[in-house]
Amino acid sequence: MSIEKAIKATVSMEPRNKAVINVLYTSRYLEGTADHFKNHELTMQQYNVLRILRGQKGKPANVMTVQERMIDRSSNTTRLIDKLVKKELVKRQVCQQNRRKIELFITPNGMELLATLDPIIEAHNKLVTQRLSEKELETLNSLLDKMRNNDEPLNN
Amino acid sequence: MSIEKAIKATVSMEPRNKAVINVLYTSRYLEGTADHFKNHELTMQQYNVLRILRGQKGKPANVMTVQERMIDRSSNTTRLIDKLVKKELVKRQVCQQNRRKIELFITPNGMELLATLDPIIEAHNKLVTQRLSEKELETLNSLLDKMRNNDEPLNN
DNA sequence: ATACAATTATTGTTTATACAAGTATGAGTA
DNA sequence: TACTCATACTTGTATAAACAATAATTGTAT
Repeated sequence: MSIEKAIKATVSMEPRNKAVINVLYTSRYLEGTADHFKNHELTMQQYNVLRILRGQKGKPANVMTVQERMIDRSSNTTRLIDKLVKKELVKRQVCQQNRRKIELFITPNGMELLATLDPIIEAHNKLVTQRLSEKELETLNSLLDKMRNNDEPLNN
Repeated sequence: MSIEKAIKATVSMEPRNKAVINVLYTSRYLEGTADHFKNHELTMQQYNVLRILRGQKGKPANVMTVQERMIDRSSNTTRLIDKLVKKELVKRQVCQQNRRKIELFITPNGMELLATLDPIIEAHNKLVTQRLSEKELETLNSLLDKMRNNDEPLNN
């Protein structure tokens, strides 16, 4: 369904306005379909943090590092991590080299949970992208990447 | 910047997983750049509701109608509208034909605010899409539309 | 060494969101 | 009529997010 139909727009929209709304709307759509996290008592962000920590391959990550790599940069990473620590999915310890920093590790429990979730997420991503060919997916990626490339204006 | 660099991914990702994350990430990016709402004491959702009501061209909209047309379908449209009513941007009255329904109208105040915001939003949309040609914007729109078209599986 | 600024993380507070439960009205039917 | 079910919206409650303020530590300059 076109974005105009989806939001039942009463007037036809310019492609550039449509594109902005389309990204926002599709994102919400994707979030809405990702209900598998709920079944495992995790939020999408918490899952994201676990993935980041696993990606460290044993190397500790501090709070800032995690924040930088998050898809949805929460202003409140501390409390997000609190919850993961409470569930014993993440371990937290003060960095001895620089005691302002906190070293974060994924626990065996956390690794196990990710191992359970991975195939589910993979299958879900496959489902929500099933209509798009490999080539289309690459085009979509490059267009989105290009869209975000707005640090300075074009005409200079 | 590619999505992999943006989130500093440690392993290279398949296009389909990348695409899902890219949509989510770009959406957050766009929301993050839209700081003009704050200057006018509005949230993006509130703005969206005002636009919907203006689109009605005098015809009242009830809560359900608004909800269906929202980009970000809030589970809590009532309280969102509460705030707009309090700011006198929206008028609310019980529908006399069916008193379960509420008729919502944008007020002159609301129209005025939209008239102020419109060019700002327009300029912002132009800015965030400046790197994409008309053709690319259309491609992006059609790919996102296609992506969401997942009500039933492909192979049946 | 001391003062001052910068970095890193946490906390307080306000506001928003999700989801279930509740209330009021209307529609259908015996 | 009275009963039940559906519709349309609102409210309660628990959780999460935004944003500023605070605390602890470190870096730097005098």
